[in-house]
Amino acid sequence: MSQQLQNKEKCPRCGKHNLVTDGVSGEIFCGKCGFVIDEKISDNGSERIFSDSAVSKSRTGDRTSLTRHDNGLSSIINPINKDASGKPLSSSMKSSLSQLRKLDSRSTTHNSTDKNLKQALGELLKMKEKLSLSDSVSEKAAYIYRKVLERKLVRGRSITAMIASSLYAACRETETPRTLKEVSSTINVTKKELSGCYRLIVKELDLRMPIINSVSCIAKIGSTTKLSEKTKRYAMNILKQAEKERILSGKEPMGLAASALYLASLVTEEHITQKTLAEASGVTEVTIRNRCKNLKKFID
DNA sequence: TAAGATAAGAGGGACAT
DNA sequence: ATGTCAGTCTTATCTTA
Repeated sequence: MSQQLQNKEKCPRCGKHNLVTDGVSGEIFCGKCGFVIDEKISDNGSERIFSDSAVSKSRTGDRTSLTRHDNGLSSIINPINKDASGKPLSSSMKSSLSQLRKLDSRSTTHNSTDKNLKQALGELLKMKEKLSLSDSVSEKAAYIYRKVLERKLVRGRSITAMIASSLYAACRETETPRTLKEVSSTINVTKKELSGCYRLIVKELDLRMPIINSVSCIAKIGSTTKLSEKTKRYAMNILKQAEKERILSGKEPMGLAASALYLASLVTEEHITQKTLAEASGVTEVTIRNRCKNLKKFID
């Protein structure tokens, strides 16, 4: 894996045509004097930002990401015992290099916090896929989890539950409609554990969560049940009116949205059962009925 | 068969002790 | 820290149209 690619350009320090790219770390350096020209080349093409400036070429590495345990910025000490020109190292050099590697790995991945982070972020990516969430949500989740680690809140709790709660918190913060139930069942963490950790995170990090918008819930349920635009719009009107009367607080947004859709479907004569809506929204039929009682007076 | 009613039980927030 | 209380939601079962 450590093949070293010849590079045609000149070294800016010694002027020799001896530049090499390290296959492992991606660094470009001079094979004669060891001067490092550029680090972390992701591809050799130029990254054109302005269409009219053909002259300016920029080379960048991967963008940094909070979902990488080292933010994607670590450097690697090449594990192959060859020098820059490909010759084997002397034995004294070999032993001091191996000491350096040991120190390096201790300082980077082997302390417990970092190990924890690495594992958690691995799980985060899997969860993100399962719940089909966007990058921005998982970035936010990673940010929250780093804070959680800083505050040492994971002590005595499962990493999976904590990272799942961070993800749920990120959903709430970005107003991405995912219920506690959905998250807990797809990830195999009990609802109790998940909500406990979630509350802890919100409290300790002093997060201000936006009240989850029942209108976005309407959009979600409406699309899974394939209801007409007309019905959805009607349901939104019902909720808007109910909001003015302040009877919405403390009620589950999903339940409210489902009930509003049910009432709206009665008006538009688009027949949908409570059962279907209950399944799509993740609340029970009984809850829908109870919410209906409150919302009924808002049908004109 | 869908919808409504009722009861028992769980879990969490507010508040007092 | 622990207990109580009102309010919410769920599950289960029965009735009604």
